[in-house]
Amino acid sequence: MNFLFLQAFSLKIINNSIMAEYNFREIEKKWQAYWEKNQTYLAEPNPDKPKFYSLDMFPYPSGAGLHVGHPLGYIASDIIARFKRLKGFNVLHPMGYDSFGLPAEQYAIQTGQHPAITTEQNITRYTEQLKNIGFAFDWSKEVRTSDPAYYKWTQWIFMQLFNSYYDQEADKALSIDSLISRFEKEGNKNVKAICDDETPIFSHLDWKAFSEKEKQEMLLKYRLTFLAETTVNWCAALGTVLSNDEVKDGFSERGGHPVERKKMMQWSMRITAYADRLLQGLEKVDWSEPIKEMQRNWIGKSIGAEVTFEVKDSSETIKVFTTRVDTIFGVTYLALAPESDLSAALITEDQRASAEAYIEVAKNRSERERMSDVKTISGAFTGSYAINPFNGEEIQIWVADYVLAGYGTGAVMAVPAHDERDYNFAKHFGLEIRQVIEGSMENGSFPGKGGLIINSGFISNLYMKDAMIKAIEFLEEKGIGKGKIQYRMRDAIFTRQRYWGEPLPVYFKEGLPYLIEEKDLPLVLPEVDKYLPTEDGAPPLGRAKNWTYKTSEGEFPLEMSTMPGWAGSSWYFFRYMDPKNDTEFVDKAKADYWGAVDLYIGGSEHATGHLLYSRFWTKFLFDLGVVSIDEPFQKMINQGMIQGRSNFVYRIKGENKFVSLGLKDNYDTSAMHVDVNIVHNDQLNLDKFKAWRPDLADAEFILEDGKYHCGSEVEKMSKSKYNVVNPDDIIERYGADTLRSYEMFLGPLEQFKPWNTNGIDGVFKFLRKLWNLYHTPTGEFQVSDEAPSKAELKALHKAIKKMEEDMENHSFNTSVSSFMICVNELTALKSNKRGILEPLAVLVSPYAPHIAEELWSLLGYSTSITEATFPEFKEEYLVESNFEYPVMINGKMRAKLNLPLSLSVPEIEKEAMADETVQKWLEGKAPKKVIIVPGKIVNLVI
RNA sequence: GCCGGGAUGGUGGAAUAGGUAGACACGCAAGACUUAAAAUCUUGUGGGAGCAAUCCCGUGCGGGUUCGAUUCCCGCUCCUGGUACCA
Repeated sequence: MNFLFLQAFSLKIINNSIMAEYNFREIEKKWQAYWEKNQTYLAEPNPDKPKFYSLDMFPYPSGAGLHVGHPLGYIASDIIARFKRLKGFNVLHPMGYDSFGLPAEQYAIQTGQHPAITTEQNITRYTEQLKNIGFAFDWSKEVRTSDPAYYKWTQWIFMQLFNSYYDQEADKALSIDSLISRFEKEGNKNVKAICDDETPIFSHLDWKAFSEKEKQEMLLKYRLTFLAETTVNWCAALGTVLSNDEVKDGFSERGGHPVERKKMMQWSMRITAYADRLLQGLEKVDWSEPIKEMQRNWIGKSIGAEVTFEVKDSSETIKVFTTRVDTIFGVTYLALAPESDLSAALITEDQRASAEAYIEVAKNRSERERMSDVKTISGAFTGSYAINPFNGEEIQIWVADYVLAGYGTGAVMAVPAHDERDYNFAKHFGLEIRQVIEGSMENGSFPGKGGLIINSGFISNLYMKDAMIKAIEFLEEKGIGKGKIQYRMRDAIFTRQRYWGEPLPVYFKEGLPYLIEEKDLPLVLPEVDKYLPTEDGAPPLGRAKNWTYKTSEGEFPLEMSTMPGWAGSSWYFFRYMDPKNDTEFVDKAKADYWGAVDLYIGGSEHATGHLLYSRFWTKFLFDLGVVSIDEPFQKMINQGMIQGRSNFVYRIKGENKFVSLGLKDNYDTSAMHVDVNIVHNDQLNLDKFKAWRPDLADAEFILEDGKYHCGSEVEKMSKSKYNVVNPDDIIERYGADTLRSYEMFLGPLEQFKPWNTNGIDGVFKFLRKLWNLYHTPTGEFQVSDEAPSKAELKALHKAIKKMEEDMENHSFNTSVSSFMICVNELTALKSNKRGILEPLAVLVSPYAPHIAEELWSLLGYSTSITEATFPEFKEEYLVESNFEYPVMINGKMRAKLNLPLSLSVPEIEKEAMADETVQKWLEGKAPKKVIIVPGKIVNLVI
């Protein structure tokens, strides 16, 4: 009875204290509703204000829902968006969904449920989760790439690409119609345009004589999107194309079916036409140097020469690309890619058996495998010989899998003396190694970029650059080659043999592609009975009824492939500006107002994919004149991935007994993943553990100091490892403001880091302390109108200064620290002055918007804190008259001296020499050297 | 393989025009309050030696430059992102 009474009594106290304390649940719900009702974050063009476009990489809405890793970047961009708004900017901060993709399709294959339905469900869940975090998103701008109203314009952009070619004289994309009129007038002889390598020269008369089919075939060689044969990983058993990731040692990862490299007609995007502009554009944008470097390397511009080798006793010729034509007298063999048609053609009868067997094995190895495996050297002699045009020598032609078909011409001239891979190959097969650059061959091959050319006929005794110029002159004179710029980057394959993607607005007439009419957009994804390829290997759209296009000439089959995931994500940042426009992909005036994205935050894993494609499409849209910017993302930050942190319990083998981490070595145990959500600070909650799974209900424990300590490990966040942390759970326990601040407090945004909640209590305590500054110990709101003291102003302005610097450098973690310091100092000062607490609320509002809104309204404001102005930093409050000089002796700190900052160097030296500790170290001698940096340090060398 | 990134106390991290290594926070320990626990508050906390003053060691490893290096240079090790059909 006594006990019951006590419990009732303490409950009452708790209730009272809840009334008084920081009630984040109520506050957050209240302000989220307020923002939604008042459309606080609605952004429309306003010529009176400077604009700021803060963008996140939109998520793919997966079935697993949002985990704590997703919001990391969103929180950072939200903080910047809110900060910029306080600084007077008109801020566009939208969110949407990249909702086409493979996981939804895979799920549809397994369950038969339409991907649109699961995608819709996932989006609903994502939106709910995002709203709980209190982002300043303008939800009226939401886009979804799988929405026909959206992909209508993805298809429209595809059509513009089909109707364009890249003119090298204008250095931009031009309409294909203007190319046709040039062909009609003068043929293609003087047309300088990016086109297929094998494009023949024709006159205007030839053009007129071409059939409709021939004309279309010719134009396809120029269009910016075109059909071409490309090599893919084909899995016949699954009836589908696989990515390199899905292929392991020649077999599909899923099912273990054999995979072959197969040539297939696919749509491609002529991104290589933009290679140089993509390279130059990097100079204009404010991105981190490593990301730029990755793009530069991806584009991989190399300057060199193309050389044609004749084949002995054959009409075939072999074109090679080399960056080192100066070493051409050192060529001792040619090497061809296994999948090259030439390889097969050049095999002689006596080499047939061995060479063909080699090709069969080699060409089915994935490119990734072939590139990473440098230890196994393999190849086969074709039996044929090529003739070096520089010296007439006969050299062997080999097939080697270190040569990739996709780069250059798929053939290399091998110079073993000056290239490592060629050297290893020649050594292995006993081929000649001929040195043509002065230097020592002691350590094998050497590139010899600075050395003198030797043993090289007419280019001997020259240095690299001059030798190259002379060699290229020779090639061009003889018509057997030319100087050439080669890019490592390949044209981007644009079709996928999948269901859940945008249909291509293309139909086929006599085997040639034609665009459907613009008025028929969007070409809506048809219904199918199954999301699998057809029995005869056609893509899933082959299952659709009436997948045809009707014109006045009849009914024609539509393209059955769909677009890749990157299609919709390559232009979504424009659509946010004007998401409901159904006459244009974006209104030009709106696009001009918002311009480029001012800050783009997303993972560095997109460095070469999405970011390159988006830049490509933006440049193309710029060429069309429909937008005025040619670089979409002015500034970018790449946030690091949040990794999972798994917890383990240790079960004694054969028993239902678990041993705490420190004692596990005394028993024969096996580690078992345990749900991280029932572990706090690496301590297992025993009751929750027993309730976790039925088989654990009667589990027993061997504890340390009455506690069960869990082991931990950093792994990828995944369901099967029970280390997925859902932001909803964190919000339920601590609130969104704590989640937001904690994610930032965790470490530098760019850094990869494992998620753990071990420090979250500290951030929660900080918010409660902040709240308490505005309240009496009994929980009544109370601020004083007294003028703030010097110490209070100093505490505040230190934080203002730090916040401003941190926003500039994107050091979000240190801002939280500086807020903590500020609140700790103000708490110690028992400060409750309005002159401090008002600016403080504004200061923290980008990080913790809900509590800031609540405090702001308690302070008497009837408008949102987002309407406030960021407090102005005043240096005068931080000015110090003294500095505590560290005195270092031989590089080690030995003493401290508090001296006025006004002292000159000799005066500081005098003070330092007079110091007792310094005297002790000097032992009466004079220092050898004295270094004094005013305001920083005193260093004596003895 | 190639192209990027990273490594600092028991833990997350702070500090780079080269100038006091370990801010802030977690954890831990001791104390206060409490019948008790939780919560809260106070103090301490890189490692080692010492009663202490103090000294030695210390930013992944091995070298170098410098009065002074977490920071710059050279050579490694390990972890990690991308590598073209995951998004």
